[in-house]
Amino acid sequence: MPGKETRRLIVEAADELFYERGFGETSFADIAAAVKISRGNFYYHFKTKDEILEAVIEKRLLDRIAMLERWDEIRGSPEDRIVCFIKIVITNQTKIMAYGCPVGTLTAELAKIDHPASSRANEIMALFRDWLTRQFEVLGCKDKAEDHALHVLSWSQGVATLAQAFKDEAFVTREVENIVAWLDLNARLATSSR
Amino acid sequence: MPGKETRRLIVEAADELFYERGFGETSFADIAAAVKISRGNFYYHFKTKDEILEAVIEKRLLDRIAMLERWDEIRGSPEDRIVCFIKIVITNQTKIMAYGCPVGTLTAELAKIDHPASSRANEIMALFRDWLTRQFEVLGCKDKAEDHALHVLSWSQGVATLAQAFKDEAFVTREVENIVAWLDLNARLATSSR
DNA sequence: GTCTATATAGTGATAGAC
DNA sequence: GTCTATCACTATATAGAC
Repeated sequence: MPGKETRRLIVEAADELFYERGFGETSFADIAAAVKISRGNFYYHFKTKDEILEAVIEKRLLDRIAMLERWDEIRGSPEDRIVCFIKIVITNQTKIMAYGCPVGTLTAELAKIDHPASSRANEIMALFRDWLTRQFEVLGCKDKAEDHALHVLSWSQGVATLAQAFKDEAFVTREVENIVAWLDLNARLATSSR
Repeated sequence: MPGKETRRLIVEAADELFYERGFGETSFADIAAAVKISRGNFYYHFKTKDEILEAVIEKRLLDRIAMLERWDEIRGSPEDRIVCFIKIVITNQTKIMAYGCPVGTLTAELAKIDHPASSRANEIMALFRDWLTRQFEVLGCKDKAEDHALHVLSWSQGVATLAQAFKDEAFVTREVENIVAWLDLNARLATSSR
C-alpha cells in the first residue's frame, strides 16, 4: 500500500529534522518540503504536530530496541556489549558534534516545555538504562548494576554535550579510553569476587 | 536613569524565560508580559530577538565570572574550589530537574539551529573549562589539567541531563560522591608526585 | 520612554476539488 | 491519496501618537 509508504517517508524526514533542528523549530512546511508533498496532504497522514512527534518517538524506540537486540545476539561478553554502547559517541561523532545526542537533546527539549510526550521520549533513555543494567548484572555487579548503568548513560550524555560545544575529537577519544578503563576495572572486580 | 532599569528588568526576565522555556519557545510577548510593559516599548530597548539573546548571554557570562571570582577569593585549596563547582548540581537540583543546566541547554539549542550567537554562548562553557583548568594546574596536575577540567565539565553536563530525564535525587548524590572521590585521588597523586 | 495600532510573514489546521 | 485554497492565530517588527 502506497499510503503507508508516504507515512513512513514523513516519519523518516521528521525524525531527521527533529534531530537536526529540534522539534519546536521544525514546521510542517519543512517536513512536507523534505518529503516533497503538499502541506494539505500532510494532514491526511497526521492530524496534529503531536501526532507526528509520537510517531517519531515510536520509530526511535523501535530503532534502538533493534540495535540493542543486534548487540545482544553478538557472541561476546556483557563487557563487549557495554563497549559497543560507549563507542556510539565515536561512531556518530560527526553528527553528535553538529546536533548533539538525538536522545538527550529531545528529552531535554520536551522536558523544558513540559510537553505531553516528554515521558514517552524518556522511555528511550530508560531503555538504555535498563539494557545497561542487565549487562552489568550479567557481568556480576549485582547491587551496583543500575548505578553503573546510570553512570555510563550520564557519561555518554556529558560527552555528547561537550563534543557539540567544543568539537574536540581528542576529548571524545580520551573520554572513551577513560570510561573503558573504568569498565575493565569494574569487570575484573566483579569477576574476581564471584 | 529609569531607562536602564527597564532594560535590566527585560534582560532579567528574558534570562529566566530562556532558561525555563528555551530561546526558540520564548516570544517577545512572553517577555513583555513578564516585565509588564507593552510589546511596542520592548522594541525601544531591543531591536531584534538576537539582540536580547546577546544581552542575556552577556549577563550570564558576567554572573558566572562573578561567581568564580567569589570562589577564588575563598581561602582554601583548589580542590575545595572544584568541589564548589561539582556541588552546583546539588545546590540547583530542583531547577536542574525541571529545566536542565542553563549553560548546557542553551549551547545545545543554539548549536542545533546554527545560531550566530552560538559561539558566544559557548564562551560560558569555555569560561568554566578554563577556570577548572587553572584549579587543576594549581593542584599540580600539570599536563593533565585541561583533560581533568573537561572531564569534570562533561560529568556535570551528563548529570544535569539525566537528572532532568529521571528526576532521581539519589543518582545525583551518588554521582557527586563518586566524582569527589575521583578528585581526591587525583589531588593526592598530584601532591605526592611534587 | 511608553503606549496603541498596524504591517508582514509564518504557523498549525481545515475544506473541498480532483 | 494528493492537491489548492483558505482559515485563524501568533510571531517579529515598524510607525507614529502621547
